[in-house]
Amino acid sequence: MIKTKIENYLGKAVGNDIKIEVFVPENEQFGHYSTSVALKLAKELKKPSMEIAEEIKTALSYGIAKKYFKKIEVAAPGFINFWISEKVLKNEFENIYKLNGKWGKNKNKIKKNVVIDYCGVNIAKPMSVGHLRSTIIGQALYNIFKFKGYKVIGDNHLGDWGKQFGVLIAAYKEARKNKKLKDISLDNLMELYVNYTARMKNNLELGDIAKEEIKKLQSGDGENLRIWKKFHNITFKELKNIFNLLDVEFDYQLGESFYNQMLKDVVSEALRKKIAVKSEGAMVIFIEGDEIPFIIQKSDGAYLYATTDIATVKYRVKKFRADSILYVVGNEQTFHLSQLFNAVRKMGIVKNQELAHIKFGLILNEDMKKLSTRAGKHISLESLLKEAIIRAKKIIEEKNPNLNLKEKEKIAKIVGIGAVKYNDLSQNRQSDIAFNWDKMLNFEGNSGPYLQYTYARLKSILRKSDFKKFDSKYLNKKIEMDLILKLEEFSSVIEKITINYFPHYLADYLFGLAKLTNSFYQSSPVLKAEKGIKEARLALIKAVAETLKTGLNLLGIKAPEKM
RNA sequence: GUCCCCGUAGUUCAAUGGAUAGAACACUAGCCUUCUAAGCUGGAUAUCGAGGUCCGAUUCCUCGCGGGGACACCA
Repeated sequence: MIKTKIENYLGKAVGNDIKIEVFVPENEQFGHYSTSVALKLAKELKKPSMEIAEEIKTALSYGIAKKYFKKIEVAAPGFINFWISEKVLKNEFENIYKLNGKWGKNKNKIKKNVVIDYCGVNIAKPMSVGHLRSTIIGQALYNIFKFKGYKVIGDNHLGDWGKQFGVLIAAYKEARKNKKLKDISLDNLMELYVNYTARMKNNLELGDIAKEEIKKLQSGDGENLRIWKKFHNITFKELKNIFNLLDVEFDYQLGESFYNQMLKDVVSEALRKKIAVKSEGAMVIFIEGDEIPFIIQKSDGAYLYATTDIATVKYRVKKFRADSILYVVGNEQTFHLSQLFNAVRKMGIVKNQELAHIKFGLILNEDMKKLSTRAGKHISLESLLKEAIIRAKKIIEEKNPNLNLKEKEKIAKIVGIGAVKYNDLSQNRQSDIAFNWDKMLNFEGNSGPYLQYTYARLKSILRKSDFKKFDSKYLNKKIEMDLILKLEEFSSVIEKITINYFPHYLADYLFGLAKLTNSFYQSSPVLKAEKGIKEARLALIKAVAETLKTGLNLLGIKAPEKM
């Protein structure tokens, strides 16, 4: 990596243990790479930053470093700007080319177990667009960590044991009594749920029935358990389709019910360690600085999701030997998770392990109000994905009618889903997203299909010519050097994401790469270039194509050969 | 009321404390008998307000305004 190489050179030249950071400036008049290390040293050394910068520049103008750079400039108020020599760039390109899309991937395993908690759908409720974010952000992080050589465990923490099952079972039994049930689907269940909840407001008796049903379920009542399993099956049947469409996979799908047996011990452990106390009849853990305690057992003896969450952490640390647990969960759970993290540390369940809340914004209505599943106003994820595929198909029909039907369908799926995923992954996960069909299904400009289209066109060129060897000495245009520099960035972008957990850096990078590439082959013919140049350009295009494909796949997006 | 997050172009989004704040959409002027026009090349427009720290602030701190979220037995 050029960046680390410069950092090493600088480290030697500076001879100080200050953290050296090299970045790619936005404007190339400031070099291929740049550093502000002299500015940072100025205060410590009590010397003008320009003077320090000049000294560093001089130190780098001897020996091997001299050959590495084409030019080094010092710019006010103390930046040092680097231009890499073309020979180095060409060498670098040949290395990238040889790795054939695997570049940026760590060959060595990193001995760190990363557990990623994502998706977290609820049983007996249709998956909504809100779950989309967790699922695709989580999957992208999963892919990226794996690519970097970490041991990754993906766990879909299903919501399958909550209070809502009391309502669901009550509503189900009621409907069954009225013989309104035939083939029950997830939508039917949702209807029953919404209907029952609405009536509960004016009819307290219904609420009591629901409470009774949940108590029965949790104490192992046979019939309620059977009904609960039925809900499970109905949900999974539909989830399977969505997971297929989204191309997500989990190593584990341990729901809340899985931890049910452990809850009692969690509470007694907390009490034994004198972390939990009784307050207002409930068992709670007080967290310094929080007005409201973390409740782990209700006054009626029932456990809560807080209890389950503690059990889950414990399980992950013990069984998965987690060094790091990443919770890909919405912003609205910030308070709960910070309490959880504090609680498990207090209890000694977690010591040096990392617990991180990979938070993301809500998907809001156009009027910036929360999309609520409870109010029944949900937008089902499946309908969104299907709509995306339909729109993609229409465009394919228009743009590329010669493809056969099977191909069209396959591509429509790849492109439609890609558009939806990219739309999400290209944004900073922390901000709220205004739900907007046209934007989410955008097929132009900074979009998934734009990247896929670029890839397909590159592949189309590559299909038309085969080449065995190339010589990078034929790459001399400025845009070719720019492309090599851009390719070079890939691996540091991936690296960055394993530190800050922001997949949109990758999306942003890929868009930049695709844009530059489109611009390149618009102005520089590949197949019609003269011998020598042609092969070198084909190699360049191939490296870009492989990088695009790898990058898209890391985001969970497929790259079609044709579109 | 307390706490957390957010406020960037008409719209939707970028910007590890860095240099002239980037894109995309929309609008607009061009480019298909050269590799797929889902493309390429141009054009106009923005940091909520007031202070502060810093060589340098969209970013950090304080206050105000506006939006969202969470806040004892829901998940």
